Amino acid sequence: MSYKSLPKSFFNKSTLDIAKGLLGKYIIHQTKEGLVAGKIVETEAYLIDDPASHSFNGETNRNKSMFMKAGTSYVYFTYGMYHCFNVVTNKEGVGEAVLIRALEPVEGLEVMKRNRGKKGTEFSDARNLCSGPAKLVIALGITKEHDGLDLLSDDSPLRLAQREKEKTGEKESFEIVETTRIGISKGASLPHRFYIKGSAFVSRK
DNA sequence: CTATTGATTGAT
DNA sequence: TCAATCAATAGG
Repeated sequence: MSYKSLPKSFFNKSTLDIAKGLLGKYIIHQTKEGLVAGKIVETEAYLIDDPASHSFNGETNRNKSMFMKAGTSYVYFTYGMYHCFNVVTNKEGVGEAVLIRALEPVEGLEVMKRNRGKKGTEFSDARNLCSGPAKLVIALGITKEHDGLDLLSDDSPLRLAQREKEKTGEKESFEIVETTRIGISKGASLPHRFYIKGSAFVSRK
């Protein structure tokens, strides 16, 4: 299967549109264990004037990569034990990003299962492998070291891509569900969560 | 300095 | 329903 890094021009639109546009795209991680990849099936947008966004109260050491150029990764530590992965959007200096909430595993399933598996038990259901923001980070082997990376560079071990066939006109079509975000108290009514309708791999319907 | 709150998950 | 477990923040 062939993948092509997303072009810079992909980010030449609003964060909300990028959150929708990322559905159906791929996250590829070249690890020592081999290639691991998944199709994005669920996202959430966090805007600069959004009280639920980490960037709402300005730049800190934790969220500084959110203020970098579009296409940069923002990996943050939360709840004392988990990491979540975001794709930074908007201009440098403007803290907006899209949280990747769920993936459909497509390559390196064995590596993912090993990363996620509790010792002894085997992962029988691929649907639960990447069905949550912290789950997919663990499955793909993403760590704090991947914060602030350029996800558009072919040289990066972690990148955003699309299938080669999309370039030749062939398109996968799906409907997008727009709804409210999960796990927040402020800004809870904003319809900034998006997922592929009918996908069995989203975190929650 | 202490107390509280999370863009979560898995176990009870 | 709740514990695990820590960075950021609000309050003394």
